[in-house]
This record gives sequence, structure tokens and C-alpha cells, in this order.
Amino acid sequence: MTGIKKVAARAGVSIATVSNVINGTRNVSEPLRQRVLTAINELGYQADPLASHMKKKHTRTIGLITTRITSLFYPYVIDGINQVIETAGYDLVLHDTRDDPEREISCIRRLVQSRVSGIILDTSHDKNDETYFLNLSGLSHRGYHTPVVGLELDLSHYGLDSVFVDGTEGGCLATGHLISCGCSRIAHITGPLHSSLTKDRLLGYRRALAQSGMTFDEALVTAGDFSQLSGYRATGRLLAQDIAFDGIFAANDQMAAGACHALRERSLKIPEDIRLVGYDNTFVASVVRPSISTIDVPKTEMGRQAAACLIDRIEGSATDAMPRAVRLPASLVIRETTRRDADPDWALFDW
Amino acid sequence: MTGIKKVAARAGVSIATVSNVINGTRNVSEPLRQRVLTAINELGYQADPLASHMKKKHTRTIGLITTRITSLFYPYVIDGINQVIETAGYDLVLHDTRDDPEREISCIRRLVQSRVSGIILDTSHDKNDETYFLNLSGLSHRGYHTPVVGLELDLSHYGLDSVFVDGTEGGCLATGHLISCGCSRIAHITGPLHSSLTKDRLLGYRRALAQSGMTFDEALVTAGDFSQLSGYRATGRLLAQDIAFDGIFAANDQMAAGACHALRERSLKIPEDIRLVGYDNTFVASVVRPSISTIDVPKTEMGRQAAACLIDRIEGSATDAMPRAVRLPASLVIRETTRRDADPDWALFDW
DNA sequence: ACTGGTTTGAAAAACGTTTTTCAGGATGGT
DNA sequence: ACCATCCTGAAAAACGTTTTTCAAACCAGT
Repeated sequence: MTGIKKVAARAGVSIATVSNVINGTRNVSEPLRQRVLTAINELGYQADPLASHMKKKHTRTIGLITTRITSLFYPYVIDGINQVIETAGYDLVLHDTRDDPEREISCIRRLVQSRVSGIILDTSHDKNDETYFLNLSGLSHRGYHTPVVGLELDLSHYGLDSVFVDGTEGGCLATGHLISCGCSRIAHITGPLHSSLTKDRLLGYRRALAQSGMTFDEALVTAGDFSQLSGYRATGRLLAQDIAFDGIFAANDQMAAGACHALRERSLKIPEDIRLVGYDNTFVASVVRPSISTIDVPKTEMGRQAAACLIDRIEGSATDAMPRAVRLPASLVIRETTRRDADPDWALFDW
Repeated sequence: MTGIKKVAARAGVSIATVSNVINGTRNVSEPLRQRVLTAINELGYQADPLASHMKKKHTRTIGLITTRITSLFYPYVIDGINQVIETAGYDLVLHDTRDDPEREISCIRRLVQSRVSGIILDTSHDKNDETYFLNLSGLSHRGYHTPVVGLELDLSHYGLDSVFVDGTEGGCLATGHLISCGCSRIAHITGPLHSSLTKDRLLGYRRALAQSGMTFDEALVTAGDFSQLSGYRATGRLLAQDIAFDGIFAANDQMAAGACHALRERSLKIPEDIRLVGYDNTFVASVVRPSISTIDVPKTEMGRQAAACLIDRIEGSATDAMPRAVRLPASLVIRETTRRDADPDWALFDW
């Protein structure tokens, strides 16, 4: 028993007073406070988190739900989350859904039951699934409400804090860049069609075309699944059609890399014959040659913001404040697939 | 109060009996058992983990300590860990040390205090730091012993279960492959010199040379820091020396990618002029062209084994059994940097 | 039938905190 | 001086389980 009782005994006070000193729950007169504090120091006492959690009804832990941990996206997000929660004294518990909406539900149930203080959710449900998300805003278990912040998608209209990059804007930026490079026929390799991320980027692609008065050609749009291989195959399909094009916007970097290889196999020159833009600015885009122009999404910052937002919600008295929508900017990273003499920018990543 | 009391009341038994039914702690006569079970089902009762943890003295959570979460190594390890702990009903909490031994200590302290059931540790301490590791085998807090399994390094002689790939064997394999490709002067780009991983791979390099009767030339060994950029620069240094060589063994894939770019800038042909082998078989090695021959370490399997081992230690009665040393095999993956016509093997990763 | 041991169930203690309740003492306004 | 109010500290309740303790019931062997 290294517990609070020993401290109380040593300081000659009641355990309630010790607890009050530690948590600042109530005023304790200065002399007594000092006695308690020194007793704590001398004994090197630290409250048992387990007992504390039991009373407080949550575990000072935040849950992160990812769709596929092996994607190149999350490690940076996690890094950002860590930066924030470390100083705030929270722990991070990880759950991966492997892109399975069912599993997502069970992960959430489990997290709520184990009383995490809050959840950061990268959902694989369609962003129009109203009932699902409305449910999420009212998550609670035995009286403790579990706040959720959405990652990558704007779910604020469902009452959920959200941290995201506008995919439409990003898609528009990417396509616009190709246009401004002089491309006149631009193909688009999408992600899996059910994904909301895919839809947004496609929308951006169409918007950019429209803004430049270019016509949308269904034949130039083909679906991948975010894998390198799918990008390779999609490019093969595009080339097999005998419809000319001089630019490709791939919905992520890995598919862009696959496209790159496919083009090279046909001895097409990048960027001279065909220009290429990816999405996400992951490691892939900078390691490959030619390095891939892409849309940067601030992964680390997203992690930081999501964590900060969540902790605010957990600790802040503003429990009924409006849901926050933290919209982070997409930005264009120009590399060799759109400009021959682009800086290879080795140092962009801290590898 | 959705608690155990309600269940007991409904089944007309004491709460102790309910607890015994749930945990199988004691024999309960069949009729009573059934009554309790149906009461549980009807109420949809689930024991509150927090209260349970408090009594049991641990949280059914395992802690993973990584050295740098943004490396391409961990996501697969995590995937493997998840596969095992999900079915066993454990949660995963993540801590990253950013390669700082001090931070590692505080992470461990924190995990132990928060009463994780066990820890998987990828240490950044030197593997000869005897006092440190011996301490780790006796980790405990308020009577609960926290088992630790080492990842990547064999720490079994310190009493710690370990899951690892023998870096010496890997280094030997890589170098041997270059030799068997006909290379006669082989350079080595190491990782940071303090790292035990670095030392092992270097040792393997020397062993392979010795086995083939080749002399070790200090001038052909230069240090990097596992980053792409460092591989690029290291290669520059090697080339600037005016000492001929026809093969490079880089201690990881990212440095190999950097080397690749440096060689290409000087119009050296890979693999014709210089052959190249990396280490780890990460995504980098397969996405780059030419694709990089490398040493595969079974990341997912390592995660699985580490988790399984830890859970055994936590739950098994074999608490005093000998520390296990799970030595996983390194294997050679031949790609274009050592054989021109190698299969580009798109499908190796599930991206 | 009686004894000694084994099952089985309920009652109560324990886990280590936080929170509520209660009371004594100080404070301040009339 | 007196009453009401506020502050401070201790005692006790509470959190929801698991574990220990105790007693009754049952069984087998004499």
C-alpha cells in the first residue's frame, strides 16, 4: 500500500485533503498544502491511474481509428497527435478497420466501452450516411459522453468536430496545375468509387475543367483502388483506348507511381509527352524519379489539430459549443512530373 | 446503475455468483449458471472494464514503443500485432521515442504506471547496456509485474523475450549476394554508428567478405543515418575517393534509394556498372526504378510473434519459463539493382 | 447416524481513489 | 454579542468490480 493513505498519514491530514491538493478540487490552506506536497515528494507518491479512472469515468486515453494503418498517410498523423497528447498527459490507443465499415462500428463500440476519453475517427462510411454520423455525436456509455472528431472528412454538420482538407479544392488545384502547364486533355484515375475522398477529388477535377471551359470526357476517367498496381493498370486502360491525352491526375501518389511506370514502359516521356500529378504528398512522390508533383495535405498538422480539438472538447467547459470544422489548406507541390527542372527536394522529408 | 447488481437481482443470486459465472472463477451449479447467463443476455450486461482493471491490477492493454513511427517499418509490425491482440481482446497503445533513450525511459515508466499488461519494446539503447536491460526484466509497479518483449534485437540473455531477425545474417546475405553477382569491391553505407542494428549489419558485411576471402577496406565503409539524403551523400563521398568499387550494400532501403539517385546523376548504370542491395524490404525498394534488391525482414510476422509471445507471458502460468528468443529468418529479395531482368513484382505489397 | 471433507452460495471486505456530507471555527454585518 | 455565512478539514460514502470469508448443504466412508 504505497497509496494515498500513507501520504495522508505522513502529512497528518485526511486522504480527502491529499486528493484535494493533488487535483486542486477545493481550497486547502497554504500550510497544510505545503505539508501534503512535501509528504508526496518524500514518498514519491503518484496516484494510481486505475482507481482514478474508475471514479472519473474515463481513462485519459484517446482512440484513433484508421482505415488502413499501412498507408503512408497515418504515421505522420500519429506523429502530430503524439506531439499534442504527450504534453497533455494522454495516451493513444490504435484501432484499424481495414476499410471495413462493420469493423469500424465494433471498434467504436469497444473504445466507448473501454472508456477512452475521446475518439479521432477516419471513417470508411459514406459521408452521407446521416443516421450513422448523427449517432456518433451522441456516443455515451454509463453516463460518460465520448466525443468524436472526424478526420479527413467534414462531418461538422452532423455535430462532429472535424479536421480535414477539402478534397474538391485539392482536386481542383491538381487539375488546374496541369491545365496551367498547357495540358489540354487530362485523364483522371480515381480511388475506389464508394469512397468519399474519391468523390471529392473527382468533383474538383470536373470543376477545374469547367472553370477553364474544357469539356468533361467520361472516357478519360477510370477507377483505381489507391494501390500502385491499380494505377499501373488504369493507365494501361487509358492508353489502350486510343484517345489522346497529355495529362493525368491520379487520386493518390501510389497510383501516380504506378502510372509513371506504365508510361515509361511505353517510352512516353514525363513530363514532355504526358504530365502527371498525384495526391497526398507521401514519401512515394519524393523518392521516385521523376519525382511526382502532388497535392500536399498537412498530415502532421492534421494530427495536431485533431488531438487539440478533441482535448478541448474533453476538458473544455464548452461542451455544448458549436462543432468545429478545421479546414486545412491543400497546397501544390511541383516536382519533375510536371516541370522537368523542378527541385528534387531531398530534404522535404525527415527520413 | 446497469451494473452487476442488477444482473444479480434479476437472476436472484448474489453478485459474487454473477462474477464467478462471467470469469469462470469458481464452479457454479448448472441451473444457477443458466439463470445468470440469461439474465446477462436479457440485460445486455457487460462488466465495466475500469472497475475490473482496478481489481485485476492491469488493463488488458499492450504498449508498443517505437523509435520513429514515421519509418516504413512499423505500420506492418502494428498490423501484425493487431491481428493477434484483436482476437485476444487486448488494446494497443502507442508511444514513440524519436530515437531518444531518455524518452524511452520515461515512456516505459509511464506505461508501467498506467498498468499496461505488457510492453513490446524497440529499444534505442545500446544492446550492451546490461544494467538497463536487466532492470527491464524486473519491471513492476505496486505488485504487478510488467513483462517486456524486445523487438528487432535479441535481448533474451537479459531475461527478456525477444523477436528479431539476425542482422548479421542479413548483412551477410546481402553482401554475399553481391559477391555471387560478381562484385569484387563492395562498399557499405551504414546506419548511425551508435545503433546496434548498424553494428550487426556491418558485422555481416565483414563476415561475408571474409568468407569469400576478400579483404576488408575501411575506405569503402561510410556512415549514413538511415535517411535517403544520407545515402545520397554517402555515395557521393564514396565516388569522390577515386577508389573503384562495383557494389554497394546500404543498411536500409531508403539510403539505397539515395545511393541510386547519386549513381544515376553520374550516369553510372545499375546494375551493369554498380550493383546495389538495400535492407528491410520496405515500400521504397519496390516502388523505385530500378527496383531495389533488398533483405526482407518479415515485419508483419514479427508483430504477430511479439504479440503472441507477450500474451503468453501475461496469461500463461509459465511466468518463470526461460525467456524466448524468436529468431526470424532474413531472406533475400532480388530485384533490378542486382539483376537487370528481375521481376518488378508489383504485387508484393498490398497497396 | 456420525464425522470429515468438499461443494456451493451469499455476505462482506477489498481495491485506491474521488466526491459528498457534516461539523467546527472563523468572519462579517447588524 | 449574535446570527448567518463562508471556509476548511475530517469522516464516510461511493465507484463497480473481484476476492475472501463464512456457513450451510451435501457426500462418502465408517
